[in-house]
Amino acid sequence: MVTLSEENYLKAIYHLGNQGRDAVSTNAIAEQMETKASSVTDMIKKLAEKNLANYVKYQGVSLTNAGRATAASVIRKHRLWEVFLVDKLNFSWDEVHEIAEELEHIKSQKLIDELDAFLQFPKHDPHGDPIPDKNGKYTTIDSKNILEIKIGSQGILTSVKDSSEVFLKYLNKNNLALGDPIKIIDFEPFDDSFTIETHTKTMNISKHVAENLYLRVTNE
Amino acid sequence: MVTLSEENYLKAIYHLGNQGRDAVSTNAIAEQMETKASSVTDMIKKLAEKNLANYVKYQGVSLTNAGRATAASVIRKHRLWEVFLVDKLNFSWDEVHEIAEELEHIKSQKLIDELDAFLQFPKHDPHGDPIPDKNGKYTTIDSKNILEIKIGSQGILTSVKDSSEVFLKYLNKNNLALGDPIKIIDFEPFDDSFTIETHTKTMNISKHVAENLYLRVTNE
DNA sequence: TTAAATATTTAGTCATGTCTAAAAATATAT
DNA sequence: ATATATTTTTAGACATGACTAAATATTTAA
Repeated sequence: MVTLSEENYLKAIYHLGNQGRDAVSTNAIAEQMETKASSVTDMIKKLAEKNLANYVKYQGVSLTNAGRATAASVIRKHRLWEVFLVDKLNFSWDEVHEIAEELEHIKSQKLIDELDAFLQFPKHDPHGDPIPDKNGKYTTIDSKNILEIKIGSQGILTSVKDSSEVFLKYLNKNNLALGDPIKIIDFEPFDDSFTIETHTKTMNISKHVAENLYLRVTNE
Repeated sequence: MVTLSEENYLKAIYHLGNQGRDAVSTNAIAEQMETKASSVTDMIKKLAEKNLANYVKYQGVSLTNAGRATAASVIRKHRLWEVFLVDKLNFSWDEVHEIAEELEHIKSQKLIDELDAFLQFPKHDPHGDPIPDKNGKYTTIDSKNILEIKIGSQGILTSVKDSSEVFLKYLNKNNLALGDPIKIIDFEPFDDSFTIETHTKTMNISKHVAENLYLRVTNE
């Protein structure tokens, strides 16, 4: 039996280290989970004890196949619930993360299978992130961070890295949504900012914003 | 902040004592929650401390207005989720109780309001139990337990007291569902059993079954 | 109206998951 | 290469919610 807290740690390790395959440091987990390193060490030991994680003292932690499967299942649930909230219950994309953090821990295979069917087997959540299938597999869209894209290129906004309310509200305010076309006009080395052209205007975005936007490039 | 465990105790007290208005004994709560009396005493003190319950040592416990409101809210959520599972996700009425026990603790006012609207403001859950409105109010159907109904009367099955899987499967097996007409044919004093007529057959039911069936009498 | 039975509470313990402070290991810089 | 800084672990503590066993109230029965 995997506890709620264990599920959250598995998720963090999964996200931090290439789906849990790479070793992740204690501090990185502590920061991600907003907890203390000592608490992380305690929990890592429990996960290793249950064969959900590989742990060598002072060497970081990675996930076993079982741990990876559990993490993928929790992420699958999280993203399906997000789709439900937006598509069926009129939530906007900036309101769903917190609630999905709770819903993702509900335990029932049938529930999640039926929900998946009810939503017509969505492939992506409202933030553009892929929804793992029952086996934890998912197809990634070939998309790139704005930092990696050549000036002058165009693309479609396919996903955002940060799903926090504050960031999504910033995008709302600037009329930016998934699926929108974006053109990279210029880069300013002084402050690492970009000028981009959206369907409504030309605007300047900070590096911090740029690294959270992923585009499928349509026109290099 | 009300914890998950506190919510479960509030629900138990609500159900046991006339919506929490009457004092309920420590042992009664312990039995309902399948826990020990000493654990109940501990929790009751916490509830009283938070002004959710009125507690006098050795005299049992009742709910304050705040406690009653919290309990009604949890019950509202439980029953709405049950409707969702049956109406939208193809669950049968005997499968939903356990999952709703988890879903009822998800905290979001907007979630439950939107769910209510999405389900078109249902008044009863799949077991015929009334769904409290946002203020905790609900209208009770004028229905009676089979034990209270005169021999020869007829009625419509409006709700069941026990929502356990084993009981509901028994009803399924005997082709009994909410809304079905039932006629009370006979009572057998030797074992307190009843003979009833359903839309498919004449059958004998034990006292234990009879006391879990509620009818709206149509024909005395 | 006492004695016995039952119900309830208290005291002390345990598991989970967290924390702080201190110790130990590893990494970095001179 | 060794001193310093950083990271990680350990040790000991705490809150929550549960338990057992013993003590105390209350109820019931003789």
